[in-house]
Amino acid sequence: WGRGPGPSPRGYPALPNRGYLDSRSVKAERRKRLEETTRYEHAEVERRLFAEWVEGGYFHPPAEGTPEENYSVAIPPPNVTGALHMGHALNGAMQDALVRMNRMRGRNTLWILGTDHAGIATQAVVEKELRAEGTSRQEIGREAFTERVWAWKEKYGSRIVEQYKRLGASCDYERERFTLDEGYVRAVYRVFKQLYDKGYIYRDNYMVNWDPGSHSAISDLEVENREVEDTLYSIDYPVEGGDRVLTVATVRPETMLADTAVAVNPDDGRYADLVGGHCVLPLVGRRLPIIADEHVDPEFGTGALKVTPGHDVNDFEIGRSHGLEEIGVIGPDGRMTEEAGERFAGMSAAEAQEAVVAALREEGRLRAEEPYVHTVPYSHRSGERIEPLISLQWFCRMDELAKPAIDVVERDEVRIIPSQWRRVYLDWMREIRPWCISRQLWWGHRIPVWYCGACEETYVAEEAPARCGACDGELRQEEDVLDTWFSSAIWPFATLGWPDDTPELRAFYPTSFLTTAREILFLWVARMIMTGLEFPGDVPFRDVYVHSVIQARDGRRMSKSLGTGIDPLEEIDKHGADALRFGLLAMSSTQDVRFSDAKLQQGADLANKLWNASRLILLNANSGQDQPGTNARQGQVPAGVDEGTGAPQDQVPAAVAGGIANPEPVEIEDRWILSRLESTIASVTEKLETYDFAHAAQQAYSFFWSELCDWYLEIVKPRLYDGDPDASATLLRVLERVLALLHPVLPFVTEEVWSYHPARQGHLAVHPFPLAEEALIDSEAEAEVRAGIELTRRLRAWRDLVEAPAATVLPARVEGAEPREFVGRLARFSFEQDGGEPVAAVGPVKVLATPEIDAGAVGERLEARREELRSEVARAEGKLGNRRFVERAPAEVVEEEREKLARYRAELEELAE
RNA sequence: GGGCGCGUAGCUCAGUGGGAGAGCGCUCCCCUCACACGGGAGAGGUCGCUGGUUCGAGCCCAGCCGCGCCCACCA
Repeated sequence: WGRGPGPSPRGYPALPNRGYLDSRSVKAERRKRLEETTRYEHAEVERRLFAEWVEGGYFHPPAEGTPEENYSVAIPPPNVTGALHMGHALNGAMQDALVRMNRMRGRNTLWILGTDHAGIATQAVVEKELRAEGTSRQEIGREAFTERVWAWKEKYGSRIVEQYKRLGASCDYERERFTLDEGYVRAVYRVFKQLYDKGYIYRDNYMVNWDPGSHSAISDLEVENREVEDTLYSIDYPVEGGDRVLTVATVRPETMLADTAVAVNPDDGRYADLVGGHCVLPLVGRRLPIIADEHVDPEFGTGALKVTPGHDVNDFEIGRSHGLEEIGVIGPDGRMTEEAGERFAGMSAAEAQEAVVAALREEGRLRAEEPYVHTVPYSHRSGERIEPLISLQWFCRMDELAKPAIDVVERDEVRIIPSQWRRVYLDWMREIRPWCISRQLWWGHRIPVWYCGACEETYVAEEAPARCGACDGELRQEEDVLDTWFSSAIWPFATLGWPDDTPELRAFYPTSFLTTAREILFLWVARMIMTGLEFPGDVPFRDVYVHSVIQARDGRRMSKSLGTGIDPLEEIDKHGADALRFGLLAMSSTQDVRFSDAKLQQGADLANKLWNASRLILLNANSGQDQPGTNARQGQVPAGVDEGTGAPQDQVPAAVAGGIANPEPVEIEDRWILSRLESTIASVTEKLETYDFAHAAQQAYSFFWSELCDWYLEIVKPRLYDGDPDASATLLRVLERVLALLHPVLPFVTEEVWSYHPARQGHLAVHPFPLAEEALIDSEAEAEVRAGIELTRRLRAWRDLVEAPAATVLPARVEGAEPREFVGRLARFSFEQDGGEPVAAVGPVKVLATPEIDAGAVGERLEARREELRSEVARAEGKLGNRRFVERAPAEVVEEEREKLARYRAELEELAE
């Protein structure tokens, strides 16, 4: 991968040559530590290594090269008020895995992080503080209030960034951004101005989702629909000029005070004669035109709809298309306005509802009340019920922006993975509606619009104009701020310095990929694609990976308010960051999954096993520079251990710049493990590159645990202890590559182990990521060792079955080729016995009689196996006896079946009584 | 109302049309000089139900039952 020789391939500074590491006592100390520490201690390791990485500058790349050759990721900016939750941790683990892998591949890698000012959330936190002090934002005024929020941010705003460090996230902490920092505000204003100039941004009196909790309008996407049980009231509206009534139904009778029409379906024969006439609004006396509109469902209730354009989204549309009057009877404070009439003005909506119902009942207009379950909008921010009302707000037309953002996804220039989300995205984008971007808050980007107090002039500018150009009058700035998501929408390029043409922007935009939760696909992802194409003129990222949601252990949503949240930091304290990262990746999926303590434990166990297996290797490996036979068992200096001087060696051959060269495998087990290793590298890499984190983690785990530890280490131990240089070389090579392969998932423990590896010349964080070497794939060795393992397993199972004492070596005789040496050793059989009566056959092994074996149990075992074989033979014979199978199934499938049958028959023969 | 997805071992989940898997839990054996956060060996599954396609279905198709999520202006 194009790395030159030498210890600091990317121009990273050489390892700090700390004086203390050179002292003889520290060398001895490190060796002792490796010898004596039988449990991996994550807490101490993690803090120390993270500091070393940062000190090495590995996370802070130079702004050089092109986006195609570089690798960059923009973190989804957490709220500045936020604390790391499991979603952040999962997202962070995924991003860091890919970021670290690509950094190790030698790419100039930037992971940019920062925080979001989070308008409503942050304002709410500081307002709460003020309340506790007995004051309020209104009392102290806008300027003092925003100063307070800034002070709060300075004090507490770095919390979540610190928490990302605990996770081991290799972000560029030197390029941290905030959506309200100076340059970012400039970017936001530039975007606003340009969209305004294009006519996309406009101001209008329009129906909005009013959130009485945050006292602001919010966008459609911040509204969640909840199912509630209300009462459906049927009310009689008398028709003018006659004694007919129109009965309308509503769950919000208080809004009738703002009714300006009654509507029926144009095809509804029952009311055809009334259309064009009027009825009289009870309690108020207003004349309401009776109109025909297709929105009305004739099947619902009586088929007559009261139309309240001022307080119902649907009615608003009807009202606009019929030119109806728009009356507001509920104010932004949730109380009835003057328009509601003396009787109700000043009441809360709920009080008004009661009063209106009482009054209607009194007048005999209330025809029915029945329970009614339906969905109603609630604020995602404050949790309060949305009050739809008409208000003067800023909007952004999205249709034109959406077009190219649809194209790039259709053309797969932005890939959305898993693919079902691609369609969800496209469906939504094709029906996108204007976005209400103004918020009645104080904390945020104050809208860059100035109004003249003297004349009607309006100015939209990136910087405040001094005075009105027309009349020289005083200007005042718009009070509202922008929706927080307006600034998030430009995150991938604003963080890199846009609108300036910065080196960062040139080197790292577009970014490489984005991982996200699906809930912000529209809120954030879609908008980034739109602004990316509109402003820097390119997609913000090539891939969008939509990850699963981790649910609480019981399957409920993890949420602070439900008390179902699991704190990732507690898990890190308990099990280590590596364990959390491994666990999250291993449990992740394309579907939602429940949080699994077992997977975290598996990660913790893996870290511990990695530490211990490495101790075995490092304390016993003979690196070839010392006399054979020098090893820990003999109390000598373990040649395999790097004492951690950190001093780069003078000349490093290019071939081993990234570590050590491939050993020449001598024994079949060496060929086997190297083959298995390279297959695993290929497979794990492929899984990581396709965002299949769970399988990547599990495959790496399974190779390391089962194949390397359970088999290879056990097989090779005698050679290792004898100081066999070939075994040592193979082990050191495998260890090096396994550490590098696992580093993106388990950065800490792998880095710590690497610090003891004799081939170490720098941190593992910037060590080359292994590239699978096809030449080492060796199917012959794999088949042979697999056969040995199979035989070992069968022999062990047999011993267990006949309850042979664990320590006893059983006598046996082998006909034909002797099994590999390890078979007898690991299964505790001795194959060199001549005499004695065979009591059983396990494959080619004839077990001889010995007092420790229970003959009855042997018989049972034989019979069970025969039964198993008979059933397999019957299955295969049945299949092969089916003419259609033989004729229509692919030839190799049929052939395979024949081979199986032959094998089973042969074994059955062997076991015949 | 529309869309997407999920029902596989006691639990949490993989599973690519050709002999049902992992981790945890459970049972038995082993404190063997890397690791008891360990090693070895096991038990445990009419793959939600019904039909279809196919030589062959956990996997493809249809219907049904149960559960979840997203979108949506039927008061």
